[in-house]
Amino acid sequence: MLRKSNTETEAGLSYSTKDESYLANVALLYYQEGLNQGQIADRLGLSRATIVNYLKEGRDRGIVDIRVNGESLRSSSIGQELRKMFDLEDVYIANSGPNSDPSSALRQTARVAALAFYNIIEPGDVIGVAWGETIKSVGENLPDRKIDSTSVCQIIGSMESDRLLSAEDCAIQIANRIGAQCYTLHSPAILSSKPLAQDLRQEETIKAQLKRLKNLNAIITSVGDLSDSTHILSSGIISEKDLEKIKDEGGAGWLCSGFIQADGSKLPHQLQERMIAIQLEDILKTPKRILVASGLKKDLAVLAALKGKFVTHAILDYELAKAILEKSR
Amino acid sequence: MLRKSNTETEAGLSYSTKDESYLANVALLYYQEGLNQGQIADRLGLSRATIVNYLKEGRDRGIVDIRVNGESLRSSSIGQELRKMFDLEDVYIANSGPNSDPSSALRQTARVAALAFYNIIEPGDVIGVAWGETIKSVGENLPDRKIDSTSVCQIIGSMESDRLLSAEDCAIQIANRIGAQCYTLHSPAILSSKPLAQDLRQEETIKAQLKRLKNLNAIITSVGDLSDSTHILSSGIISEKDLEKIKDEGGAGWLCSGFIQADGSKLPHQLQERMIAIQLEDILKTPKRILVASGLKKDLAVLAALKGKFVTHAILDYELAKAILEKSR
DNA sequence: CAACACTATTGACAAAAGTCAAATTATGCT
DNA sequence: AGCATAATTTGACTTTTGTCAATAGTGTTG
Repeated sequence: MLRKSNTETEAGLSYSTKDESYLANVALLYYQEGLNQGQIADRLGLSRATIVNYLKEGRDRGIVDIRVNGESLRSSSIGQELRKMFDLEDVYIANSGPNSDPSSALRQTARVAALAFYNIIEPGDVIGVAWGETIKSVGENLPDRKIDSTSVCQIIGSMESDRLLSAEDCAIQIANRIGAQCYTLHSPAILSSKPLAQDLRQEETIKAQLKRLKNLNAIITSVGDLSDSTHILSSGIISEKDLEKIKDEGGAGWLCSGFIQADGSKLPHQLQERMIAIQLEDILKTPKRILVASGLKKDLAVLAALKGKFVTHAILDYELAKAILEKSR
Repeated sequence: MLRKSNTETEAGLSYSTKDESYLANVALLYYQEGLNQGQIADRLGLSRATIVNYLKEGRDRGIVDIRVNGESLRSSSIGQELRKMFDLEDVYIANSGPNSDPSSALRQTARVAALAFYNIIEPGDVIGVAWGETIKSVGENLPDRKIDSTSVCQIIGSMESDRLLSAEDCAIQIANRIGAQCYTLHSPAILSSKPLAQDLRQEETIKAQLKRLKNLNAIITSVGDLSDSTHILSSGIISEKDLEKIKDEGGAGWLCSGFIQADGSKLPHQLQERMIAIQLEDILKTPKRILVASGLKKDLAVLAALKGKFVTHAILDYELAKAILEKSR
């Protein structure tokens, strides 16, 4: 129909692809006027199947944008309880249902976190970004929406990991999505010896970055549990033997660059001196501290992080949130 | 009601209630994760019908927001042609199909205009708003999205009309939707005598408003045709006899407060001196001049307005745009 | 101008979504 | 507690939407 009239007008004017405007009009009739595909097909003199295709193309090309309001994710009753209990600014609960597998629960949590992120981060923020499966997934689920004059800093050195393409990737992707300046840490997370770590910290690029980490506005991180499938083990930050020892000493979780005990206090460990990462103390100095976690295994670790005041904004999955609430009563 | 969640902050909280967060999570699973209703129902242990209800409630309560990108409405080939031909900034083409009745074509045009409006208007703009069926419909289709520190001025005095609740309503509604300060014109559009009109123009409130109309940033208006169903006739601005005379004298259309000829030049008329409205000259001084029109009957009137440079941004329906394009070759 | 490589469109069928009255469950009131 | 009332959920059914292989249209090339 439209196609025909284009050739009718014969004024050279080639179709600039399938007229976006036409797709948008079909989308309006469908999504706003509330006509069904059959009615639209009749009006435009096309088959219904064509309308299906147009609508799909409209969605694919971003002409139609379906978004879920992040604000509404805050008002969960269980979240409110946690918020009061730990004096948090906000808690967002992701709910993918009890019958969903862990990986899709993680994805749902990341999606919720992505929306929450836009509520929490403001123009001008300097955002510290950790790495791990969870944070990676948050990055993947961030919409492409710019936030003015933000920057993103990688807060832990990189490590190879079987679950992650590359550690820097987390920071880079988040920066790309929100249009932020991106500062990565050009160093392994952990070095083989203390002197080497000390030398490296004096390197100009590293030094500058570590300095930046003392003045962040926001941090987004997950938390590591101490099970044998934890990523600090698989990425080689720590050995199995060390992990056992940490557990014996009362370790409850791993947060960015250090172990914490069940009450939230720092568990000193000599690993510290070989690491290139933000200090736990500096996390506490950062005003907005976003924790994203999914999966029941992380209950103790998250609880420890909450008790230690390492968190101001939490994004948790429903099962995890419920478990934490029960444990802390 | 679902406000139940507030009351039970202490109980065992066996399952999450139907709070906003829950609805949002279901919406995420559906619209972003791409699960179908059955899959979501299985996961959550509910019936599919319940998921249908949740999704509907999510949409109704604005947790899910489906919007069509206004930008894409510009790229219509026929619109591009018009744009070049009349040296316009932008042309948006509404397309409700050749088989749709005039009133739904008007609605579709208004919807497109509403989206275009948000592309055109910027924070701080002072917007002149005419009145009529078309503009009324634009107002109704504007989403509730604020534009900072804008104001809206009614540019033609009010008249009773069978098709319109009230003339001021156009300006008021648009102002409400975009959160603008609203200045209405407390006067009839046309008075019975010249001296009365002159006196009224000296009234403080009227005078102030007329002065404002000399420094608008934008105007949104439609254009009146000279058929016997034209609104200037039905609202009593002009008599049938006068209309005949205007047509004999070469009138092609009615624009806000004056008649224009087919070549776009002003057609002087003694009506002018009895009217309380913006001057045609002041329209030309306004940088953004948005014209919205739908229906083949308006072809000559719109063409005249285009030729007279009364328009920088046009929103037209497809049939009308095509007719104009053909007439002007 | 026939053969080719496209893309756009369609009809027929399968899958998913919407509806609604009935059943279930919570809530309010004496 | 016991009953009335209102809200929520559901099963069975209808309508709408999605899919996909077949077809029609368009432009290009030897």
